[in-house]
Amino acid sequence: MSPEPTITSLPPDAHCYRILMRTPIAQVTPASGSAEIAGWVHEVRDLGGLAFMLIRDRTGIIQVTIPKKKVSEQVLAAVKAVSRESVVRVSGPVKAIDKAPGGRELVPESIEIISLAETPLPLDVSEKVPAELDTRLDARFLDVRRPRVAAVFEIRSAACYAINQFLHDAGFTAITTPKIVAAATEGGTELFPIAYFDKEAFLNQSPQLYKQMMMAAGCEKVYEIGPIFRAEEHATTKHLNEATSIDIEVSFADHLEVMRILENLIIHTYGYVEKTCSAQIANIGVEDFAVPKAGFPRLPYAEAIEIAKKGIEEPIKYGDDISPAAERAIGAEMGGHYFIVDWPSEIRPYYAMQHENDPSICKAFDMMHPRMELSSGAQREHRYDRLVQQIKQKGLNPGSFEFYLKPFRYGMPPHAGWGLGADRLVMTMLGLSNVREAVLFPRDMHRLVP
RNA sequence: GCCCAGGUAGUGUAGUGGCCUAUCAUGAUUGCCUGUCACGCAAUCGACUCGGAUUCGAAUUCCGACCUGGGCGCCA
Repeated sequence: MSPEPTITSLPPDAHCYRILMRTPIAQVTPASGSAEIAGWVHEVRDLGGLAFMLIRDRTGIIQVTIPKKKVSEQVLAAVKAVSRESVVRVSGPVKAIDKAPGGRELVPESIEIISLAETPLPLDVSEKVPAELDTRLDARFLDVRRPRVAAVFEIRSAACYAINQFLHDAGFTAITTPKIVAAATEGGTELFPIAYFDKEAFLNQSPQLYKQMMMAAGCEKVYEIGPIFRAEEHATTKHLNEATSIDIEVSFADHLEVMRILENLIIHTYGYVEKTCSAQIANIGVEDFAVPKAGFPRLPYAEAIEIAKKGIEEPIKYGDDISPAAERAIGAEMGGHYFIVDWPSEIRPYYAMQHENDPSICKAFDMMHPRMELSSGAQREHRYDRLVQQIKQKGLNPGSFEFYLKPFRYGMPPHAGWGLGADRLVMTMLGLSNVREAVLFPRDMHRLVP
């Protein structure tokens, strides 16, 4: 047994390890005595005989105070040479002082410029001057240095953790399904074609068919959090060509059961974020953060249409899709998260199970935030003959669905599931005006870089 | 794809035919300043998306292209 390696056992030329040896800024207190910190130069204020540098790492900001007559030549040269957003390491004694932000400041014995930032910067990290989203996304690595922006992604991470935790604890198996697929087994959304050796292939629009195959595989409860790709040429604040989808599929469950799971998941996720991310929520400036109350209304589609009729000018009738304006009108009436249930079979996909007593409506649902749709799902038709019949009813050719249909011939349990848009979940949770704010490197019709 | 609004220093903006050698803020450079915290002061630097047209004269009007934002459509 060799001893556990330590930092000091590393070769002396392993400079990179020394960089790790610094105190996170939030942990620097007057009680620290002296500290070695590393981070980005947030601002420099030179008052003549006295200069202040604000140093920022992901944990916070600290003031470094430089009394010019009392510090070394090396420190003076570094203060003069450094630019905003450069990476520096600073070490020296920590002093308690009321005048300094956070009640403490660091007086440097040494300042090392690890990486000098070019000037001028593509955007103002200190937020004195705003920047448009397009400018921010072009320099996303600088944009995310702004604590208010980083907070969004810390919350997104916490939300994903909560979702994984909830589903894992509920007995779900996490799966990963292929994103490169041979063909669409349905019409509908446009797919991105890709070059796959000498074959035609596409980026997958949804893990749906694979989730269902896992029901035939006997896994009973599966989930996946992963990317989906849609080649639609839409340009809106809530659509992306690459999105993150949270998908579940459950055997021996109906649509009502998976709706309960979804509702509980949303409440759990909000609750976890509220509990663990209060600083980030405050930082972003969300004032009305509230965990949704249990018992999301189950609004039948027919009633939703009636509400929409009263709320909007454009004509809308039973059998129409719900337009964005109708979505907003219904959302305003409902005031919180809600489900739309009992959709006309005609406007839902072939795989949705129809009601026994009224085949004109089906066991599909959407879960809505007052601003927009977050999730859609259904109890699936698991009976082979019915499924083939429904494919034909949609005017589609069952022959081209063989890949999808095969598992249904060898013992497919009844099952239901849904897909939930992770990006929209974060967007609506934090009241962001554009879904791109909730995505580090969004992909839309016009943006492929960075 | 359609409709609307836009495109002015690194960033965010003002400027609707001559008063523009283009405003303000921030920034960058240089100098002064010992308690700043959007530090202050002084000087300097830095821009009209591209192409065509109208006009004595275009940042400003018109046409086209490209790009951006918003709305719609599309989004099993």
